[in-house]
Amino acid sequence: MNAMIQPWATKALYPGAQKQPRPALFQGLTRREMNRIRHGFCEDQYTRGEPVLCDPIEMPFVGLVLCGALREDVRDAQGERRLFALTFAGELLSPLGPQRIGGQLSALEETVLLTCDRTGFDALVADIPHLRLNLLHLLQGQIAATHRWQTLLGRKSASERVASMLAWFHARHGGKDKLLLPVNRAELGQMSGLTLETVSRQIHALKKAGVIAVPQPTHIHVLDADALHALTGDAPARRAA
Amino acid sequence: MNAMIQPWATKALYPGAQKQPRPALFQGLTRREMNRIRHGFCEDQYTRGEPVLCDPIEMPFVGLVLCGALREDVRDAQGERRLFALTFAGELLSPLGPQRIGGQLSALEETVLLTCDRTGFDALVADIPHLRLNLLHLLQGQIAATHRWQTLLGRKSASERVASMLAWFHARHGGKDKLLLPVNRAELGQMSGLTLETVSRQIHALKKAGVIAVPQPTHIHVLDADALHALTGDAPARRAA
DNA sequence: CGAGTACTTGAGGCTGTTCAAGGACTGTGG
DNA sequence: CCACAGTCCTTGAACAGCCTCAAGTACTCG
Repeated sequence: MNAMIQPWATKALYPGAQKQPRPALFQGLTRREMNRIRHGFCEDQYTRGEPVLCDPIEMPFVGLVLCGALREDVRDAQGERRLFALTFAGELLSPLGPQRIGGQLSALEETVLLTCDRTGFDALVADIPHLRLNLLHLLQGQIAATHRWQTLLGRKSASERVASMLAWFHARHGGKDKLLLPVNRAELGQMSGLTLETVSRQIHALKKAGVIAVPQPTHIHVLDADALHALTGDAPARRAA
Repeated sequence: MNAMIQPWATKALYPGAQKQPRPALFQGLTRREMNRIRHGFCEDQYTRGEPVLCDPIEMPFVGLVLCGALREDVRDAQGERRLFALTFAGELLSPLGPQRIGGQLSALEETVLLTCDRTGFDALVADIPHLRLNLLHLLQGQIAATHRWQTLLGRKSASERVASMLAWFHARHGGKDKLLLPVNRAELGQMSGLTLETVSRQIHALKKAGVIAVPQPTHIHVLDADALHALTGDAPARRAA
């Protein structure tokens, strides 16, 4: 990994990384505060497949994927490595992270990671109280995401699982119609608790239903986002009485 | 809920609550520090079935079950409430908690809950640095537990799920042979993604295998903890090469 | 004793897995 | 350019595991 001190200079280095909106962690901050942050965070660049080394002792307190994507593998009871989760641009690494449970982070593509240890973050928060609020909101989102996965694994059918995964990827990529799956069928199955054959069959079913188009196995076009969401098995967020 | 200022006075009030070891959150603290903590935390008592009210705005930053047990229910896509998790004595409430995702905490029995908001906890940590370390360790344990549930729901068979739940309850109760299930078969099924019939059949299978005895449906005697653990499908924690 | 709740047990069917074969795409070397 | 190997994906058939539905049992409470 290449530690790069020149802050945010990477934008120029990654023509593929189109202008991203400011990460949610930094929403609502003044230009002056952003400048303060540039010096408090550490920006690292990873190439495709490169592992993200995390010192388990001084794990980054907050890690933010600026662009690219990370995969998180865990080792199961048989000692096999399997895909556990994905982290896309703009998203936070799980704080206290997966490392402790035998997890392993690696880059799926050219990826820029912004990290900050706890003491550094504490110092920043002292100057920029809003930062803590942003972090709390993101942590809530992570907990909600964990809960969604738990529901998926515990109670959803195969078709709902595959529809959910695609819908989530779709939403996390800003709702763009064209979706490039960063993992193969076997890994989709590992995340969703299905076999690769079942994943394949369910994707085929979605294609036949006209909800998606699949020009190439890893290229998904979402043709009907509403229908896709309807097939996830998640009710349209109802207000409790 | 009855806010009680008199610190730790509850011990006398709950003859049933046999002398608990000091909670992990307070491990290694001096008597003086414990005294400091008594004034920083708020101790509340709940009766069986009583909901734990959490102001979503100022949610307790850390909540610790001193004695008793809590259940956490969530509302699924169909709007049905179902049991999601249990919190036993000595354990932490999930920080940032379940409230945000429509969860609802309530007491399973006579329960004493120790809470502290973020600002109060920050103040305590300033005096007692060790407290933060303890909290971090507990949070790690929570993340590990989440991962175990995810593995259970995603990849385990019915028999492994039931064995795992019993083994976890057993371990969380200090390995005592006699285990009193605080929930019925249907709720065990809700947690593990099984039907109540399947839970019943698997418990029966464990009984017939001589691993447990079931004098009453909610009374489980663990006769062979090693065999029970072997049936969870979790490998005997191997050291990675 | 009757009602209610929780648990058990059985039969049958559906869903997803397993196993096996074949197809599509990519890169390599002649 | 083609042949070839390798990887990933698709598709089919048979099976197994868990669910659904339906009785029937055990315990508690009035």
